[in-house]
Amino acid sequence: MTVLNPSRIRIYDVATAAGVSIATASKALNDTGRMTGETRERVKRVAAEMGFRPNAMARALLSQRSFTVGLLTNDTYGRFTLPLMAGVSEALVDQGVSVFLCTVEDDPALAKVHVDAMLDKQVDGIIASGKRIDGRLPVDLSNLPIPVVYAFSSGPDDAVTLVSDDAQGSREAVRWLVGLGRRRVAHVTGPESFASVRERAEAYRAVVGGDGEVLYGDWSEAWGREAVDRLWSGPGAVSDAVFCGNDQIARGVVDALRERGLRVPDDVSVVGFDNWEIVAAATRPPLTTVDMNLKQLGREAGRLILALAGGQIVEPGIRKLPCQLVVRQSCGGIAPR
Amino acid sequence: MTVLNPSRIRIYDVATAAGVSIATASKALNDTGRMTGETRERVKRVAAEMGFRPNAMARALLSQRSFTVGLLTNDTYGRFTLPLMAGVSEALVDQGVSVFLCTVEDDPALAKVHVDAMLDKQVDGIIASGKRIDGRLPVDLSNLPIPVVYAFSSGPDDAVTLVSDDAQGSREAVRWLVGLGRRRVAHVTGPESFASVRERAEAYRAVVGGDGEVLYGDWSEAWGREAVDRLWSGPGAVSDAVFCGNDQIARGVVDALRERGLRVPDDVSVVGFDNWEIVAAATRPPLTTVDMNLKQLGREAGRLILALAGGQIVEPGIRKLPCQLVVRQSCGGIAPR
DNA sequence: GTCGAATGAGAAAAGGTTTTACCTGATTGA
DNA sequence: TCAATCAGGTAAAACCTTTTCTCATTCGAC
Repeated sequence: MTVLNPSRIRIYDVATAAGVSIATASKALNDTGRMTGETRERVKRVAAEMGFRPNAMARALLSQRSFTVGLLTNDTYGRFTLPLMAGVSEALVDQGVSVFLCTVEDDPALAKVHVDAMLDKQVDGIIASGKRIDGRLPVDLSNLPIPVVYAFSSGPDDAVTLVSDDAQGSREAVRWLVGLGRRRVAHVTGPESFASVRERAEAYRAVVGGDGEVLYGDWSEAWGREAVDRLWSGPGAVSDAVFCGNDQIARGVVDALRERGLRVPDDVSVVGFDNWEIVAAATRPPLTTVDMNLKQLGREAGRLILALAGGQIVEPGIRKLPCQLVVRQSCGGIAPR
Repeated sequence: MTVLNPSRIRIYDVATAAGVSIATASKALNDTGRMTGETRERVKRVAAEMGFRPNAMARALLSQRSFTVGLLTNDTYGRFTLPLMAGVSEALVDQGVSVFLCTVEDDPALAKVHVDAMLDKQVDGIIASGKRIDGRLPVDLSNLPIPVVYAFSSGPDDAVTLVSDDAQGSREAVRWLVGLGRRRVAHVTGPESFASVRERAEAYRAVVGGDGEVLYGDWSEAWGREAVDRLWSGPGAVSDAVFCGNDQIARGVVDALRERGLRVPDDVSVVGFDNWEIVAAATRPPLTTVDMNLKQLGREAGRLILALAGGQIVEPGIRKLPCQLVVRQSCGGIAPR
């Protein structure tokens, strides 16, 4: 029920209405300085009644803090960035911090424009993100006068970096399959050039032992289907489980298995990676898959950038956040309590 | 190659270095006022050498314009918002305008917090968006002291609103099917409670005439499969084409047809809606589908909010932007030149 | 040689808030 | 009674840029 004010009310108006000076009003509202409890309360009450909201520009000009952070990403599709953004926003909104989102594809010039714009606007920090953990943005953020946190993307070695723990997620998935009694687990994944792919494959091998089989391909359903053809057409014992590098591959695998007359999960268990709702839930049967907890990653990134902006020192280095297995129906088994 | 400055250079530093007053420096840099060409050039050169960038906060405080807009959405998944955002950003970035993105789900309290935060930060305008054209945000934006543009969402009748032209997109799709010689086109779509659904269905009926059949359901692949069962199990002539309300339904339809032994596109043509790359391209065969040109919608929204913020008057009302048929392989036929 | 106009440049105000330094009474301690 | 402390509050500076006056100089015209 705020009055619709033609021009915003300033602290001056509040001070006048409360019968004090501007300085006193400011101190009353910010719980600083010394004054009678009565005075403080009166000013606060008047301010609330008038719907006073301090001008963030003026405040920023003075404090050199804009209560604003930038989120820079080259993930135009938003698959990874949006959950991250949701987390960042959630961590910051009650501190009154807003988020500039800039998607820069892989255009260095555009990236520079956006970064400069953010610097002009005095963002308190920048969160650099992307579409793969070992990806880099097309712009150098290392000598900026403001803190930078890398979340789900790579930066310099001495940067503060947050990534999901691919190895742990991978272990979780494979152990789940093994725990269900699966003995021949194959791993169908993306291009070996991806760090995540190598890390997940390594963790997979560590669990299954020497007889693991890793098939590298691309991130598509088509590759998932093709991999099934390869696995099931060759000589030797066939697999009874497939651990996939992402949900799209997993969907391709599940479809191909069904078309071969193999039942999922009765004959073969399948696990995906990413928990991309739209794919995982639409697969028949819905996919058991590894969630990278991107929202949590975002919250953490928000927390860190705020700490850095507030002058706290944060140990540089890579922080790995755990993944979580989301159990649906493509493996059989029941979600652990 | 900017110098890494401990404290930013202010216009004062430029003025001093150039041997002029602050006022002259400002005027030189902004191409206002009168002075020798020589002076103007010298100031500009010095500013460039020093890497001077005016403090946006100070500028905003004075001009009451922050060169910042807010994009508010309840589309947490980002399916519609991200392309829109890309368009907005593209339209605004070379004007030096940055975008605050806030996703508010359906939480009125959270929405209010975000709107207030944006008002405090003096955004020059707000673009309200969502996940359906007839959806509304959980917050009232009608009496704000700044302009609001509704893009892919509904606002008051006297608002400036941008939506995609569902009827035209629908006509485009159905005519394409008819033009390919299809005679019995069915329409499988989402819940009738959606305005887009009704509008698309109406346009569909207008093209196919009295014998059109519309099946309402939800937006899922499962519903697409079920609809095929219904269409092909009943008595009477079967369809030779299906126009779907979105790409997920279309994918379900295509899968179900294949599983029935019907060939797409040889026996049945299928058209989707949304051009959701991840679904449309992964379908076998890839979907011919209607693209709502959300990026273009975003560009337009950016243009409009800027015009409004600049004081221009913009005719209120609903502006419909055309959709575009994207031809892939689920219909046969070749993309028109 | 003087007046008016045009030209180039600077001083100062404005924008809204926070913070520092200061001021006035009143109270306390000696 | 005097000095010292303290409570309660205020004026003014600072943040950085833009813009409006104002001033001084020069030039052309009479």
